[in-house]
Amino acid sequence: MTAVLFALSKELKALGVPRGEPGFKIRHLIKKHDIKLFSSNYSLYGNMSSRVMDTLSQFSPDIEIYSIDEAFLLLNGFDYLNLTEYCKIIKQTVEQWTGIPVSIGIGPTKTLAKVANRIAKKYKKFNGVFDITDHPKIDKILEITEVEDVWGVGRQYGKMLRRNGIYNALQLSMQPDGWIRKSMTVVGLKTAKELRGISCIDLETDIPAKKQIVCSRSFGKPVDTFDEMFESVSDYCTRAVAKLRRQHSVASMITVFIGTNRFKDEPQYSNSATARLLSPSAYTPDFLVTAHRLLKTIYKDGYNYKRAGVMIADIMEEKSAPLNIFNTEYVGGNKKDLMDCIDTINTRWGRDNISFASSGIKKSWSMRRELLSPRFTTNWDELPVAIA
DNA sequence: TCTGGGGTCCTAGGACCC
DNA sequence: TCTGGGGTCCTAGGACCC
Repeated sequence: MTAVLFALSKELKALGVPRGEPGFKIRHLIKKHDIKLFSSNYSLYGNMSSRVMDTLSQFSPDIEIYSIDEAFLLLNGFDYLNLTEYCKIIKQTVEQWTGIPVSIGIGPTKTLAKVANRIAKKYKKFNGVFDITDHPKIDKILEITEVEDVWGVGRQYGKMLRRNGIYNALQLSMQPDGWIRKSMTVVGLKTAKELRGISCIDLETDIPAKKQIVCSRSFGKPVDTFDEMFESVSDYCTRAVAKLRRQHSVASMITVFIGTNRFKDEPQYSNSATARLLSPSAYTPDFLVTAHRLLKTIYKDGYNYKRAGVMIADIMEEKSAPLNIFNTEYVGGNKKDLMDCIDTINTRWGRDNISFASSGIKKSWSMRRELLSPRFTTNWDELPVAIA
């Protein structure tokens, strides 16, 4: 079992299991409490997520889909309603239409809404909805919110703040601006102001194009041959460029990185190399050729590699890509037509229906997903069956 | 002995998020 | 045996320009 736990049920959290814990470390708990582990199932989660988000969109014209399981809704102009009651209807509707339970926090800023959401989730008596706006006990609520539970305060800042005697959200909100700015940059200052009820982090309603695209994986088994490494890097590169095309962008920088298993007591090596393309492109072979060249410069024999990845950067919109004198343009030629054709086929008939030979066929190095749950909503063969 | 000032761009590193 | 993957933003410092 190679699993790392990164989504935990509240029962598992109650047992004190931290996020990011490797599965093998809690083997005793798994046995004792009959815990079920599942490999990540992106097609199921992605599909259920968009069902939830579609439902939420019915309740406000302004919605920011923040992550696969979180969204911000702007309720300005809804003041004539009792917001708590309104959000109870939202919660109920999501549950009824998708089967997914949600909790909702209401606040004058995103950061306070996140605080409110923690309260909604934590205390049963609120039935999953809590409004912190103009709450008479707002100071008390901030006081019982540990400082590292504030959105924007992670482990490092958490440690630093505690060293300085700041243990909770209330204390953080009361620090002088100058000090916060100096020790946590303007990002931290925004967080503190948001805790005071001053909105500094805007709602982002349209999905911004990615500025960098990474595709990297840990191998299912150690890789110690150039050929296998070559295949895996080709595979990640192909996926990254496909993502690039999906957002109608082109890019001109590529980085390849490889590394050994840092947890193992054996010779360690990691390295990366970056190159620039002649002109911005989204043509997979342009990137593959460069990736192969880069890999040759960093690959060293004699190591057990655990990880490899490809990063694409210097991304711009396809339509604003400049022309150049080498006549290597992606847009307006056969290159784009060919890619469009491949993408269409792979969308229609499944990923990797057409792939590049350099990615290999067997993919012996790829990650195993032994505990995969069925793709209930996205695959005909795995639909749930009702038995009468 | 004296050695400008202001601006931009790029990169690496460090923080954060889920 | 076994330790994830994919993003963002900010800052400091160096290179370079006039």
